Amino acid sequence: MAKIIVQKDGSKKEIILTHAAELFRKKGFTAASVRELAETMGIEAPSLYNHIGSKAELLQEICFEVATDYTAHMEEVLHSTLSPAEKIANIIRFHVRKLSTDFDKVFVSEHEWKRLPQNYLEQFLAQRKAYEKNMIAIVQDGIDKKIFSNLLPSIAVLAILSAVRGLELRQRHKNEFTIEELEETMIQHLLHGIIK
Amino acid sequence: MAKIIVQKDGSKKEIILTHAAELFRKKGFTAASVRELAETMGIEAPSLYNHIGSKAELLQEICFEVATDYTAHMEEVLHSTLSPAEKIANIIRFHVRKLSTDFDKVFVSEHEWKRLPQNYLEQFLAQRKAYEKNMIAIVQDGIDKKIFSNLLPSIAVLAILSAVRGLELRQRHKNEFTIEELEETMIQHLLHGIIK
DNA sequence: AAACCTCACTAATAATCATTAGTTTTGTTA
DNA sequence: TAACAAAACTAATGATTATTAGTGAGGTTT
Repeated sequence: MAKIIVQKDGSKKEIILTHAAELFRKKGFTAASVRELAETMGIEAPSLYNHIGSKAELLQEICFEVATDYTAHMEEVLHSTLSPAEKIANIIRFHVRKLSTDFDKVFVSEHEWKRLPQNYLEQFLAQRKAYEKNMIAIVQDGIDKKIFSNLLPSIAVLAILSAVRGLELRQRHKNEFTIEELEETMIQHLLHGIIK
Repeated sequence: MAKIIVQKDGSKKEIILTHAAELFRKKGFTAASVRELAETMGIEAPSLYNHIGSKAELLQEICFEVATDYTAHMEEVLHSTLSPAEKIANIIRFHVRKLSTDFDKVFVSEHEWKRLPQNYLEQFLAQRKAYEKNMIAIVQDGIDKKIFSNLLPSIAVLAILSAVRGLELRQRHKNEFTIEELEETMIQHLLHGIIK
């Protein structure tokens, strides 16, 4: 009778979430089965229900943990005295760093939020929309201050967010460059472009 | 006894693929059922098998149709005499335009390729890798010719591709700006950056 | 009119799914 | 050591899945 091994740095639930995030990333939420998830921890599927409410609950917790982190960082940025350019750079850096430290969770939050149950889905989307609105305001501020080019702010934000959200950190990339290089190149590219 | 209505401009298979792409986009490949797909065309699930080989086959056809289009366009660009900057602009424009004209298929190809069966998945990834390699060569050429900044080419390509691939064309965006504005702003942003 | 093909149907199969109920084992505390 | 709580187990349920087999209707060709 195997038991879930609890590390000293994480609760049982946290361990389950970590395994769930990895499995959901690899197979997708719908295709990933509870049995399979239990197997990764050496227990039977029904045993998992001593620790979780449902499969959907795991997805909720992953998505909202990530969303909350981003929202909290946005608050920090908004209350800072940084210039618009430094704010955007800060946001880009946070996204890249978060993706590299919590790859599975960020990936799942990014790709599987559509599978959230109705009410949670609405809440998630509202949070995302608020985030984008804040970013658009930063860009607009930069344009007003003549620091930024006169791009359409909503599209500029769309470009930045889709660039950092869609980043694929595949294995072959990990040996190709460091996280710092990735961060700085992304910032450089999105702020100053590729043309000299 | 309902029948699939064939438009003059598309074969029966093409109609099924169109419906499949829409359903796969909305529900995800795994969560979308054959029964549901058949329902969108007013027939029973088993009747579909008079026209298709399997559910997986539909995904293959969608993914490879899109991939082939991108590859074909890349060939065109490579054999052109355009400058590196024009080549990149051309590629960005093609991605944005393709996404807007074949939204469902592009989206599915982008989000559900992981659900391809093993051998097709390998082929798909190989095609993608070749595509990226070609793009990296264009960027490297631009750097060599002192047209582009000295960014890490693989990351620059990663940034551009994740920006254009991850574009979310939500309903609210469609009324916010035109495709032309999206195209030109994306090109402007990725080529020249957001800072003046 | 006879033969034929296309394409729909119903019925059935075998697998897999998330989840619940009820029971037993394990480790800790009194 | 006796009691208790946590967490594992087995067994079962009912729903849903993709797919196959076999059948019959409708339209077209010979």
